[in-house]
Formats: sequence, structure tokens, C-alpha cells
Amino acid sequence: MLDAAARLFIREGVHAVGVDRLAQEAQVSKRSIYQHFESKDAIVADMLRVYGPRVVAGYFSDDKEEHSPRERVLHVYDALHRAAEASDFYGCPFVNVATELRDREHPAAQVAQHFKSELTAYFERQAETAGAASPHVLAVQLTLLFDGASASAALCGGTPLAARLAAEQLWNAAITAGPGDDGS
Amino acid sequence: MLDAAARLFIREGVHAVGVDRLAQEAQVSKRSIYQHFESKDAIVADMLRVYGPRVVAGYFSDDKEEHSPRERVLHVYDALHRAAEASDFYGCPFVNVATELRDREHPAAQVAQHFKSELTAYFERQAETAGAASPHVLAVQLTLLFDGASASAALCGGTPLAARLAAEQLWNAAITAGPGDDGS
DNA sequence: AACAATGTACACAGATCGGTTTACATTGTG
DNA sequence: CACAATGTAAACCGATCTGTGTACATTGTT
Repeated sequence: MLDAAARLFIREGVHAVGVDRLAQEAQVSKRSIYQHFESKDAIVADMLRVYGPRVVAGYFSDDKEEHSPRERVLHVYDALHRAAEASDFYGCPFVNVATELRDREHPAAQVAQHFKSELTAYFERQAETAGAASPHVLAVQLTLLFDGASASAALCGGTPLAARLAAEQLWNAAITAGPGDDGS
Repeated sequence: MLDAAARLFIREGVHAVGVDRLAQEAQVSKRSIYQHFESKDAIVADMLRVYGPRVVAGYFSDDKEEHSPRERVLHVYDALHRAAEASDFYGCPFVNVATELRDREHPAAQVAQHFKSELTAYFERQAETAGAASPHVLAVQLTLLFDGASASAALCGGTPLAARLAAEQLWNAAITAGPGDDGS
């Protein structure tokens, strides 16, 4: 059920998909849906909650393999580049949903914010272990690039490679300027 | 009339505002609206067409005053920072509308794309006159930062200052690496 | 076999959606 | 004054929206 919700809400947008359509696509009666969820808003929030980890996992490197912080960061943009090439890419689902709702207090928007901050935290961890001068600032900048590239790719197609390049430059500038241990 | 359309569509989203509401807010009968516009989609497209120039004008520096390319570029992010502080900031209207429509062929989405490319072209002109190594790549990167900062500011509040800083770094890297004439 | 829980199909409510029709008021022009 | 053009309000169209109410089928448990 939440799978169908993810598919539809992400592909067409929250407002563009009604609960009737959702029930039909999920092969479930509308009545059952409203027994498990108190409202459509709750469906959207829960859908992001279960779909979110799958999304971020696609961008994080496998913890078991050994990668340098720099590699882990650039891997995010490589993954984005691959994702953006697919025909079913519609931009970052967190940004899209939160933007469409236009309400930062909306439960779904809070979930979206949470997963966005997970990406920033991931960047910050890499920046920290690489010895960046200002890990948090660098992490925020890398997140900006990610969001911009996602939106731009959905709008015009292309450009995530430019984001990777920009990320590389920002990373280099922040690391070589920082303390001794190099971030290679 | 298009003023009201801009206000509502940008604040609440295209799907969230019906034509009835639009007519009421614009103090105009719905019938008159449909005599001037053939459909709601056309309203959205036309609204972006007339509202767009006002938006980009807010980010471009006055042509009459003398500014260095670098100043002109950074001014964009300063303006974004100021705009994002206002309570009526909901992210880049072009990105938001185009994203919500989920259809690159939609007339309004084409208009949005056009104005986005105007920003990139503006960046590229500055990069060119400053003698950047790859003006187009730099311009695309700066646009990514802009879009990312817009979305992020709308979602979480804050962060356009980080974008300004990142833009500065990217600019410095691209200019000092380029040919002789400095972009100060 | 009796039972409560759960799911389903389906109609329904009241509102709104994009868009049209009708009948009437206003207006500038000849 | 007559006329055509334009705008208005309001009802209306069929469809869809979120959300319920109802009556029936299925299920696992005792």
C-alpha cells in the first residue's frame, strides 16, 4: 500500500493523486486505508517515513567497504547522476513533497526535513574525518548542490555532473585549507 | 488579475488554488477569466510570463551602475538571502511551478525553464567577462547553488548565506585558474 | 458452530474541481 | 436612441476531492 503511495505521490505529486486512485492502484479498498491511516496527510507522512531510508541508502556508500570520505561524498553525486538519467526521476522526493505542501509544520514536511538533515549529517561526518576547516558549512553547501542538481535535473534534464564537479572543488578547497591530515 | 494569480499560485501552489478562488481574489468574474484565458494552464503560463521578468530583475544588478562581474554574481545571492528572510518566500517560483506540474512540455514549465536559463546566461556572461576557464560550467554550478539554496530556505529556513560563500569559492577557483585578467 | 475482527464493495455526503451557459447590467460609439 | 461589446452574477455540468456509513464476505479463534 505505502509502496503504491510512494510510486504515485512521487511521480505525480501529492495533490494530483486522490485516495480513490491510491486504493485502486494498491488493490485495496478505500475503507481499509482509512482504518489504518487517519487522513491523507498521515499517508503522505508515513509513506515518506518508510520510503525515506531506502532513498538515502541509495546515496550512502556501503559501510562495509572501505572508502575515503572524499569518495563517499562524490559517490552521492555519482548516484544522483545515475538516478537522474532514469525516466522515473522527478527530483528529490523530500524536497518535492515538502515544497508542494507549503507548510513546514505538516507532519510529512517534518519527515522530509529529517531525511534532508540526515544527508547533511552524512556529509558533515565525512568532512569531519577528512579534517575540513568548517565541516558543517561544507556539509550544508554540499547539500545545496545536491538539492539544486536534483531540481534542475527534473526540470531541464542533465546537470548533475556539474554538481559533482562543483562538489569536488568545494571539497578540495575546504580540505586542503584545513589541518594536516589530507582527505584523500 | 495576473497579480492575484501570481500571489496565490506562488504562495499556495497551482493545484491548491482553484479558478473560483482566483476570480474571487482578483475581484473578477470567472466568466471574464475564461474569456481572456483559454484554460487554467494558460493562466499559469501567462502569469509566469509577466511575473518572471520582475523576479529576475530582482536578482540582476542595475546595468547603469558599474559593478564587477564578481560583484554582480554575489549580488544574486545577497538578494536571495534577503528574499528568503521575508515571510512570503516559498522558494523559486519557476522551480516550484515546474516541479508541481511534472510535465516538461507544459507551457508554464517551458516558461519556467526559459527564465531559469536566463539566470544561467547572466552568470555565464559575468564569468566570460571575468575570464573564467569554463564560463558555462561555472554558470550552471552557480545556478545549482541558487536553486538548492532557494529550495532549502523554503524547506528549513536559512542557508542562503552558505550558498553565497560556496559561490564565492567556486568563482575564485574558476577565475584565478583562468586567463590573466582578474575578475575583481 | 458461534464469534469478533478484519476486509470488501458501494453508495453517500458536502465540497470543490475546471469549464460552460444563461440572463442581465454596463459601457462607449454611431 | 440604438447597437454591439464587454463584464457581471449565478446556476449549472460532470467529475473529482477527502472522508463515512452500511451491509456483506472472509478469516482465525474458541
